[in-house]
Formats: sequence, structure tokens, C-alpha cells
Amino acid sequence: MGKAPSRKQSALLSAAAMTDTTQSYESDLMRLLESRGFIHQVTDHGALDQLAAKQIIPGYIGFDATAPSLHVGSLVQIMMLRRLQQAGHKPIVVMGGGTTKIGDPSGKDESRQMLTPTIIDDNIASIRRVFEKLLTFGDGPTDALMVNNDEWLSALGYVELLRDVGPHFTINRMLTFDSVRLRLDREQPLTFLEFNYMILQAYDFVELARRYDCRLQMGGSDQWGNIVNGMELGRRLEQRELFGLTTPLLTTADGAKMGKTAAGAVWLNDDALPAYDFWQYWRNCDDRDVGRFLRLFTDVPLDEIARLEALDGAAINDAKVVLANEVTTLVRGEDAAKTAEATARDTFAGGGAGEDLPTLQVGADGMRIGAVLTELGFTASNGEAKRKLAEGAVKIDGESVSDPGFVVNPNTGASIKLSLGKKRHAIIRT
RNA sequence: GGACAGGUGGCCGAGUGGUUAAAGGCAGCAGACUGUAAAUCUGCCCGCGCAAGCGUACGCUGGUUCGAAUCCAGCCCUGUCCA
Repeated sequence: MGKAPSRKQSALLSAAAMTDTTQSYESDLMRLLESRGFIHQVTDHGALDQLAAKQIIPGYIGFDATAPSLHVGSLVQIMMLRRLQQAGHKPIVVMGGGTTKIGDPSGKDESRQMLTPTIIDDNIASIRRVFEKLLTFGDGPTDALMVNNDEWLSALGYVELLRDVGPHFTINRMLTFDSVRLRLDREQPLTFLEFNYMILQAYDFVELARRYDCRLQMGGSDQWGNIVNGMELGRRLEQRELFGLTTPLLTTADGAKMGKTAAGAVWLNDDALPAYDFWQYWRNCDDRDVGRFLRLFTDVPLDEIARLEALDGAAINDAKVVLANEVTTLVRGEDAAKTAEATARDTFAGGGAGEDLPTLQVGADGMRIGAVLTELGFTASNGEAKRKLAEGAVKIDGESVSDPGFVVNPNTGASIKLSLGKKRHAIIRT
């Protein structure tokens, strides 16, 4: 309650600051990015603004192909490409098929596993499905494009690469990069293989500039070094001015990296995470994150966001519902969002059980409650299930159950609502 | 190739012969309070088993010992310095 005035004040202040910086840009692109909180660092604000004001800029972001789906941690970058297209420019999605064969040292505690080409190709095809929801692909001047850097990287000759690119990198400089230093400081191995990653990544920018007249690379703030490398290499090899822009490193208000929950990563693909869980992820975000997330991850107008994030106390929950609905609609589709919202309403507000809850079929003889919990993924093991039972965290149709011998056995045709804690619910049927 | 330091549970990090399934912290889960928030306090936090109990675990393999994460040997891996 006491916080109310300061929250309102800060909203006003940020609105004022927003107007201020926004007015200093000529291009729709820079105004849009600035006002929605996408800009952390830009290599040359003014020049990029000028260029964006007078021509279509092809810009790219690189993505991993290490898994069949990207997760929420990549959503800022995806949205960045969406904004680029919204502002009338051309987004290029670069899939790191070639670099995935090597592994990226950036901030990783251990070397990435190398994947076979078949797996990488499958991953790329799967990841593409999310991009198709958020970007418009095609052959037009501002249509999105997806390319695999394996196309050019695997064709490179070692001697040629050394001759053309090698002279432009110094080891001294490379050693100063965070991605490298982190590994050295932590006394973790960094192989020559991985060390070369930054060279290949820089080369991507050169190749994209040649092929598509790509002028801009974007990425997370941890990619700044790589981006600058690419720019400089491109400038030297192509005599062309290139730009780099990074997004703020996105952490939740309590400092954690985005996209991790108890159950694991918050995957974007619908076959990797149920829509209900995806929706819940956003619904459960920290109060302090709502406004920022609305600006970054939804197309809700700024004045509406300003209103939503100024809501006080429990009313901020309305803003979280809007956030969950909007993001889920963008990434999973409108139907998924509606069903998830309805389920949440039935379950939390109504105390019932919505249709979108996870469902488990048990046999005619029922199933021991510990096994049910583990089967649902609510607990990791039978032992944990028993602990939760002892803690009184498990409820059947709202009634606490603590007996580990309890057998869940719904009547035929009927269903039982099983809950672990306040947030995790499931439906059990025979 | 040599010298030195080191490899402990998801992570960090104590532990140098027994009451050690292994201190402490972080992360996580649950309970209380709330608003499906944050903060705070409390409990839990290897697996199997209703339970008694059993099985695994301190880089790997052997050995010493009634008993080892702890001692010994060999090996593997990492770091720093030297060549």
C-alpha cells in the first residue's frame, strides 16, 4: 500500500523519459525499440537511426540449434526480430547449424555437446514453427528469412580462412572477452575448438552482409563482444558500415535468469510444454516484471501498459492475466490462451478443475497416490511424493491426504482433482 | 615431458580414519502470511520400500583397515608455473 505513490511516480517518470529519448530518434525502428525497452547498447545510435529512416535494414540474430525448441530466454530476441519487421525492416533468423557443430563458450559452464547434422536439421525445422507464428516469412523486401550458417561455414577452407580472416584477430583481444575470461577465471577448460567460435560468428556477419546486404546484428548483451567482432571484420573485409545492437540481459526481478522453472525450461514449442504451463509461467511473474514484460513480449499499446502496470496491490493480477493471454496468444495461438485462461479461472477462482489441467488415467484398481504424483511429474520420485504427503501438501478434491498407502481410484466415468500445493493441479480419471 | 595445486550431492563449498547420506550457503519444493506476487518465518531436499530396512554416493581402479570422502598405489581429467 505504501508503495503505491512511488510506483505511480516511477511510471510517470519512465513515461517522461520515454518521450524524451523517443523524440530524439527519427526512425520508427529506433523509437519502437527504445520505447519498448529493447535497447541496451548500440554501436552508433545516430547513424543507425539515420539509416533506418531512409531504407529497409536487413538485420539478423543468431540462434542455437541445440534443442528442438527455443525457450523463453530466447523470446526477447525473437520479439526483437518481430519489432524490426513491425517497423518495416527485414528480419533474418540465422540458425547456428554450423556453429552448433562446435559449441559456444559464452557463459556456459561446460562445453556444449556436439550434435549430428541430422539432429541439428530436425531441431531447426522444429524451431522454425515458432518463428512462423511471430514473423511473416516470404520473398518480399521486408519478409523474414531463415538461414543456416552451416551453408557457408562448412564450405570454408582452413587455409583460406586463416589467410583472409586470421590477420584481423589478435589473441590478446580475444582473451579479454567475457566469454573466454569467464571460463579461464573459473578454471574451466576452454578448447581451441570453442575458442574459434567467435571467429566463425564474426564471419557470419560478413557473409550475411555479402548475401543479403545485412547491416545490423542484434543479440543479448552477452553477445556484444561477438557482435562487435563481426562488425569490425565486416568493415575491414567489405568496407561497409555495419551496426550492432544488444538487448538488456533479461533477468526476472529477483535476479534469476528467465525461462527456468522447477519443471525445467519454459519451452516455446507447444509439443515441448503444455499451453497451460506456458500461460501459468507468465501469470506467476513477479509484480515488478509485469510492465517490462508487457512492453517486450506483447503488442499491447504503451498507454494501456502504463495503465496496467500502475495497478495496485492485488489488482496487478489483472495485468498478469493480460500478459499471460497476450504472450500465449502470440506464441501458442488464441485458442490455447483462451483455454488456459479459462482453466486457471475455474481452478483458482472457482476451486474446480478446468479442462486444460494435466490429466492422468489410472486403471480400474486405481493407483497409489505416490505413483500418481510422480507419474504426473509433480514429484521427482516416490520418496519425494511421500515427503509431500507427510507435509500435508497433497489434496484430493480439496481434502488433505497424508497416507502414503492411499489409492487414487475415481469411480468409472467420474474424475478426481488432485493438488500438490496451491498451484499444481491435475485431473485423475479411470 | 617436469614441479605444484586440485577433482565432494543441481551449483558453490566444508570435511583429512568411525555417531558422515556427508557442515554451511545458493537454487528448488511445501507450510504459515498473502494476491496463483514479493519479503519474512518454518519444514523438506539421493533412490527403493507401508515399514523395519536395503541400495547407491565424495574422478576411476585396486589396496591397507574391524571401519575410508578421508591413508597407500596406479590411472584419468583440470589449472598454474617450468621445459
